[in-house]
Amino acid sequence: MISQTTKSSPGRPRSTEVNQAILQATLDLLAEVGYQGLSIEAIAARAGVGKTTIYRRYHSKEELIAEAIEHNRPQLVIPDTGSLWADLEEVHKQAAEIDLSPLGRQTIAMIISLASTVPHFAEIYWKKYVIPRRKVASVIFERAKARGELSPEVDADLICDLMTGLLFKSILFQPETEQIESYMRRALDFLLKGVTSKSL
Amino acid sequence: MISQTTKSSPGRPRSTEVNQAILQATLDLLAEVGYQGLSIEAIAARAGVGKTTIYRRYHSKEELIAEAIEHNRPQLVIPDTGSLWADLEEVHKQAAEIDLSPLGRQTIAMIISLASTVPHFAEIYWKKYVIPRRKVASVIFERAKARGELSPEVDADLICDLMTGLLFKSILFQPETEQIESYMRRALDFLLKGVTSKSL
DNA sequence: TTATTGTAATACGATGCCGTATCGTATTAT
DNA sequence: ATAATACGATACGGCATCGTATTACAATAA
Repeated sequence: MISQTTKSSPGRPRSTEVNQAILQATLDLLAEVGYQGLSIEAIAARAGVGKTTIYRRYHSKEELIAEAIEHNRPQLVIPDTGSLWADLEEVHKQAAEIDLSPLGRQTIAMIISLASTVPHFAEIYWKKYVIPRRKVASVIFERAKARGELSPEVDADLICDLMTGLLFKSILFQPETEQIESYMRRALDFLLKGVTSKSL
Repeated sequence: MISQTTKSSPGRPRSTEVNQAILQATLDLLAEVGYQGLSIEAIAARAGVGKTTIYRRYHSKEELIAEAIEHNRPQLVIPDTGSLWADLEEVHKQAAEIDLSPLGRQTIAMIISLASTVPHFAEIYWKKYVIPRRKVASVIFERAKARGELSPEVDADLICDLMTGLLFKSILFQPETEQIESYMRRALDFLLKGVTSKSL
């Protein structure tokens, strides 16, 4: 077994493989059965690990889940196509893929459901999802402003939130005929009509 | 006991009070413990009713919850203040109250969590929440257009969706209600800046 | 080597919920 | 009155999970 301990400590060090297996199993099961349906036993079975091994590392289900989410990093790649619209389209696609995946859905549902009772989850999600996302939007908008595509006083966060919110709502609840893609484009067109220097 | 049966049927008719109690208890508990944590026993206890009475009416938890949500009607009162801005502020306040309440949050979380496996819930939510909301927005915007406050080609559904989408996203990512309120206000201000004939 | 800790496997009692059945009572139509 | 149905209460066996404890073996640091 390949295990490393950077610093000394008496007995046998904890296995990195087991750590990974536990966290991965937690995420997998979270995606499948949701927060409430998550059981330590199932995680242990999925990870090929004894329950004891989990209980030794984490003192509560919340602690374990928090660590698993913290450990899982859905990276957003900042696009740089040279066009505001293309950049936004690309980043929205990425964000949608993350949020609408089984894991993304369950995570989000968990956050909403527990945010009032376990605020720590909301903090984690804020740190792991929202901040990077806004950062990306900010970069994209700054570039567009530098290119003169966008008025300098545009609130990037606001527009970003409006668009992602619409995207979210559309994909989740849209029983309508109009294609989401064109709807999004129409929305963005409307949003930027007053603040872009030239038509899209 | 006061119970009424409009038409004949041999034995003792089902109690309307019991119906109400069951559905109300279901909604209350849904708000408190969420979908997964919901147990028939707890509902029965809360409603002051035997488990059998519930099993006699509903064959599954899903059926019961669907009925409870269907039965619960968060009514939006269409304001008519004579001012577009005041109307929107009022209706936004109502919508936020519904969505940000414990029941609203749990309902939304439930929808997200189950949308892929129990799409019926998404339909109910669409019918009970989204459609009426769009209707209200439509009426308000039509009035504003008639008053000349608003450009006639403004898409009421789009703005409504943008706002509800933002509200939705805010609930997801930002659990503090107060910040959501003011943020929503700012968004509304931005959205209407370009399309209103006079400053707000 | 030797002591220490980690691990997997298993067992345990406790708890909570499930869905069903039964019972005695209450309510209604005929 | 009688039949039919609803009601609350209670009990049941079954199941899943909890969190802990015990065991026997593996890995590792001193």
